[in-house]
Parts: sequence; structure tokens; C-alpha cells
Amino acid sequence: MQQTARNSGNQTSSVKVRDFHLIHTMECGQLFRYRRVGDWYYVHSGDKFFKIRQGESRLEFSGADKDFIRHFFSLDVPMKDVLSEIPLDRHTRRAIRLYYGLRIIRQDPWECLLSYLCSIASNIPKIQRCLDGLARVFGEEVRLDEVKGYSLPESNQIASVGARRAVPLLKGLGLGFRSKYVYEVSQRVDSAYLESLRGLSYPEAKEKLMELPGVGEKVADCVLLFSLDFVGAFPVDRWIDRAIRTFYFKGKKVSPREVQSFVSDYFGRYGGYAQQYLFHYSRTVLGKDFFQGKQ
DNA sequence: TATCAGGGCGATC
DNA sequence: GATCGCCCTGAT
Repeated sequence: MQQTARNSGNQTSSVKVRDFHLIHTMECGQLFRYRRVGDWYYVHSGDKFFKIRQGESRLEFSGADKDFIRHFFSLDVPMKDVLSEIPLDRHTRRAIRLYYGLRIIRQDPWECLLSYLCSIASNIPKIQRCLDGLARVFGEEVRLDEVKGYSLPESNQIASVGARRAVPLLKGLGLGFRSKYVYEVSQRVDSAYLESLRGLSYPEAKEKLMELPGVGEKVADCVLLFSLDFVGAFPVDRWIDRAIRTFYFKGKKVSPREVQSFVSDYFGRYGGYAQQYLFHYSRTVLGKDFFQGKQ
């Protein structure tokens, strides 16, 4: 309810942007807690609930300050430099041309972890349903304009419920076998712990995350890339796996391990950006049929 | 009614 | 270290 008061100010700010495309950034599948209302995106992150839209070269927003927006959308990242370090081949070139201005969002680490635990063997609408349910049950109401939403809970708000009550509750929200992952992880970590991983090397931070139940390579890489600034992390999910095999191995039989090691040395230190462009490209342009026909 | 999805895990070879 | 069956649930 404090959030309601805090967010009730309706003044709009704006910031000039270049090499940034809001729609691509929002719709590429990295972020789940948003809703589109007209040309505005209403976005949840931590205790923020803000709205944002893009004009020609300006972002217009309210509910968050300029510094937050800059940081959240990685507007400080020099896109030209980043893209110049991605190896240009037929596929990356097309992906970048199509989705130029897509940036990696800096999510709240705990919410990002929660999101990608929910994403296991799932799909975007269902992930969003799970997260919204989680927010409604455990979180707090927030409001901006006439739009109402709920913030996601901190880990201790889930942990304090106790396993006996929490796990069935989570299953009731549709989390299924992910319920025990979410509950156990919420017992083991908090935001401060996740923040502390920034101080580690990429392999160390990844190893720490993978100690958590439900966190394998893919989920760990997502959390590292989308919330902890490890822009070299290259999450390999089903889509990217199919894309990499098709684009770079021409259907030759290779193990998951070989795919993983290929992407980590081919795409370089901004591999995460390459991943996101290729990911969005393979989903929206090529689609499922392309790969099914291929294999 | 069976199968599969934007994985992880434990068992097995 | 590679492969497989299972895990919940909703969609086809």
C-alpha cells in the first residue's frame, strides 16, 4: 500500500535514446512481468511499477526515475561496440539487422531467478500466469494510473510460509514440479546473496547458482545474463540449441556439450547479446516448422 | 487418449 | 559424459 502512494505521482519524464528499440527489448522473451496497454508498457520490477513507451528518439515514462530507467534498459551500454564484437556471419547479421536496438534488460536478480525457475519446461503465457499468481498471493498491490498489479515477493516472504503450506499453494498456482524448487530456493537465497555473485568470476558465479535445486546450466546462465551483468553468458535452451545445430553444424550429430563449448568460444565476450538476437530471430522469423522440417 | 513444451535430476550404461 | 524416464500442467 505504500507502493500505491509512491507510484500515484503521474508526472511523465523522458530521456533521449539511440540504438535502442523498446518493443524488441520488451518482446524478445527475456522479461515476463509486463503488460501492454495501448502503446504503453506497464512493467514490474522490484518495488517499481512503471510505464514506458518510445517515441522516435525518446523514451517517455512514469513511475520510475531516469537513473533507474537508464540502468534497467542498459542504456549506458555502447551498442555499437557490443555489436562490433559479435562475430558477423549470415545469421547474426540478419538477426541484428532485424532487431537492431534490442538490449539486455537488467532485471532484479531474485525476480529473475524466480522467473526462470518457473520457465522450466514451460512457455511464456504459462510463465506469466505463474508469476502473476505468485505476486497476487505473496506480493503487494501496486497501482499506476488506473492499472493495478502486484509486486513479486522477496524470498523470505515465500520461505516464511513453511513447506507444508507453501508447496501446495505453489502447485495450486500451476507451478507443478517447480513448486519445490521455488520453495527450497527461497529458503536458501536472498537478494543480498545473489548480488554478492557479481563479485565472482563467471564460472564461479555459475557454479554457485547451480548448487540451488532446479538451477541447471540454462537457468543459471539466464540469471547471470539477465540480472547480474554477465553479458558473456549464453543460455542454451531448446530454441537456441536447434538454431545453433541448424546454422553452425548443418545437422551434423553433436552432443549438447559440443554445442555449449561452440557457443562459448565462437560468440565471444558479448555472447549474451548474440544469444538474444539469435533467439528472437529463430523464434519469430524461422519458427518451429523450419526446424522440424530440418531435423 | 497420447504427446510435447523456452529443463533439471537421478539412474544407468 | 551421454542418454533416458520422470517430473506438473496446459495445449494440440
